[in-house]
Amino acid sequence: MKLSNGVEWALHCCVTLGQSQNPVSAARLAKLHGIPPAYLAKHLQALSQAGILHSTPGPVGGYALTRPPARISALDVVRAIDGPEPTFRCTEIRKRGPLALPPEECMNACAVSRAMATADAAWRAALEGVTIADLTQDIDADSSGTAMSGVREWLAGAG
Amino acid sequence: MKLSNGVEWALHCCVTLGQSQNPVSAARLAKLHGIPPAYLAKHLQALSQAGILHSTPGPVGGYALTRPPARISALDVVRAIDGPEPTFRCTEIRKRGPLALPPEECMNACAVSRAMATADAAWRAALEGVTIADLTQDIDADSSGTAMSGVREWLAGAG
DNA sequence: GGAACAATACTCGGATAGGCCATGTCCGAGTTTACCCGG
DNA sequence: CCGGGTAAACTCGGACATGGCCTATCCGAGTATTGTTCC
Repeated sequence: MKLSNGVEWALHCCVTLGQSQNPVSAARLAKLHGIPPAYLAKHLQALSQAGILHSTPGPVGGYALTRPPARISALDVVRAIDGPEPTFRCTEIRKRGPLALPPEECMNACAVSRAMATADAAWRAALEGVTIADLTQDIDADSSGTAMSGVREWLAGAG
Repeated sequence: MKLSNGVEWALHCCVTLGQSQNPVSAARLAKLHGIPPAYLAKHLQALSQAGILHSTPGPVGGYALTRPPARISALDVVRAIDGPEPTFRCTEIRKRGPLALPPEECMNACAVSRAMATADAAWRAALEGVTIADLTQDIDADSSGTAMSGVREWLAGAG
């Protein structure tokens, strides 16, 4: 099980976009983070379709957050990039083989599926408790308050 | 992010093996669950290498649990099948781009990586809290106590 | 009858193809900007 | 000098190749059984 690394890019991009009042193009975001522009565009597209970002075309267009960073959770970003499907997909082993259960006894999920779903819920709850604003604050704290000001300065400049 | 469905098979097989005092071959486990025998063998091999199962060759050989079901957690099975790597792999975006941080400021993990690691820890903790014995009991409860006795009967028979 | 030996059948183990999704890239549709021309 | 029109440049959006991992499978190495043969 490996999480798409696009999630990491998307989270960093959301943190960056929270520092800008104007839209920022995919090309500039890619240059700032040192990642492939075309591929990042694909993920930003997904964030736009999920309603997290708002895209504006044109020369001064780009992407901007639709909500304040405090109202965007890491789970929102993960679901937008990686898809809403749960990590575990039950294939209903109960209904196969010589001891297959009849469908009327399979109304509720099997115990294995329930255990995996519980773990998945715990994972999602942890992600839901972290917002883009939290990440921004933590990153700033790690750099003694210089990281975000540097980002704002870079965004204001020509790049 | 999708979890290998081999995890589901491995969990069910561990529950089944907990009901048998004698080794059970991969072919019989596959037939009981209605899954491809050769592919299941690959996963059972992984469980054997992880120290969860003990394999005995020969005509009456097969796989058996190395520990009581109460001492085998779902996390052990997941790690054996899916690998020990965490779901999120930080690519150190901080060190890339025009605002790259110097390595001496990257001693601790970045905030994004920490948040994902926390969620991963929650997921693993939930899996670690569930044992094969718990799953066995839950499955039996779902079927009003008939599932495990049926499995034991089938294993005792010719199959 | 008992024991040793050889043949056998069954088991696991690793090495080997195929399919699907994530990765990486590209070009076209749409829009804002800037410039140029006319009044 | 000012307004309208046009051309251009820049943006996003979806469609198009490529690689790696999961899926699926096979055959060879090793061992307990079993039958046979000899003492």
